Amino acid sequence: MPNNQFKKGELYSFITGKASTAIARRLQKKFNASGVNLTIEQWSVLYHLWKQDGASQQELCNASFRDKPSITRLVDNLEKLNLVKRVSDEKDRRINKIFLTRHAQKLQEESMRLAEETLNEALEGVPEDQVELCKAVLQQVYDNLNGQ
Amino acid sequence: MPNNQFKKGELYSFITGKASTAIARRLQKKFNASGVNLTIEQWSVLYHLWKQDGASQQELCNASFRDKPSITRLVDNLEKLNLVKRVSDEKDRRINKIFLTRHAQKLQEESMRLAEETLNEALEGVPEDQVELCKAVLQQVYDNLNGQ
DNA sequence: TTTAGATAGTTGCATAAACAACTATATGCC
DNA sequence: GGCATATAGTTGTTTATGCAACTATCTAAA
Repeated sequence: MPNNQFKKGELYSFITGKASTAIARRLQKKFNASGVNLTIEQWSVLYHLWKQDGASQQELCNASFRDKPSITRLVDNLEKLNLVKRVSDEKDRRINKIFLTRHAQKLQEESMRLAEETLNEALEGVPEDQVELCKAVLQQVYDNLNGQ
Repeated sequence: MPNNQFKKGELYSFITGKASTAIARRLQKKFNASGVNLTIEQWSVLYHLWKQDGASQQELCNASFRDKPSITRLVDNLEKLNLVKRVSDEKDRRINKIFLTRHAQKLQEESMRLAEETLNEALEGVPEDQVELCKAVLQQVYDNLNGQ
């Protein structure tokens, strides 16, 4: 018998992630208000490219927990917005490497500032050790469901 | 200066909710494998109707943290699947009350069992007090962003 | 009682996710 | 070399979200 038998009335928000969707909506509003013309999903792809410019689409899949079709279309849209460019790998022509344009580089500072601001608002009044514990629990949840 | 200044490398999974999406995906797979022919979103609407049959669309909006168009279309789809029925309120004809069909009532037990099973798998190895603390933090996050 | 404003719900449009089926290229084995 | 298989990416279809603009109905105030 599992130890963590859930009280029924609390299933819902755990499954639907109301906290993370609230964070995402708040950040989206900040983007809109600041003229950062990005969806959160587009931003999350750029986020990985800012860490590793030239990543392949497959690497973006792994980093962003999305499947290939999702990344194909996000890269499509980012390309339309002139934020990234597909460059076919010379050694393995199956691979597209995705490179940031100058325009995308300019968005990094402002959008990251807004993201940190959002998180600070979200976590206001929550002691740091509780934040850490919460992150650890969520990581464990992820590992439990994907590790095997 | 806020106390919770986030380490930059950790912004991502908090905003994109990788834990809750992992839970939702696992539950969806269980639904598919068990012949429960529902999307997680449809299930989340039924979930509230099982608690309060005859709720209005507006009440479903509030309970499920969705906007009106989302609920309109989810109810459209649930109606197509013969799982709910719109009934116009007699006293206030702006209001649609949503009622479960017998078919939907039959889905409750099995789908809730699968949802609890999923959460138990997700939380395996996480002590109960840490689960409680994590839920409290996520609730606080939600309140911080929506309360005011 | 008429009219302004609020509330409930719908529709159109753009973006995104999940899944299956597909193409193109590379690798490994005979 | 040639074929089976694996890997990288694309396309089609269905479902869902967010926003703005819309219709219908109700309420309150002049």
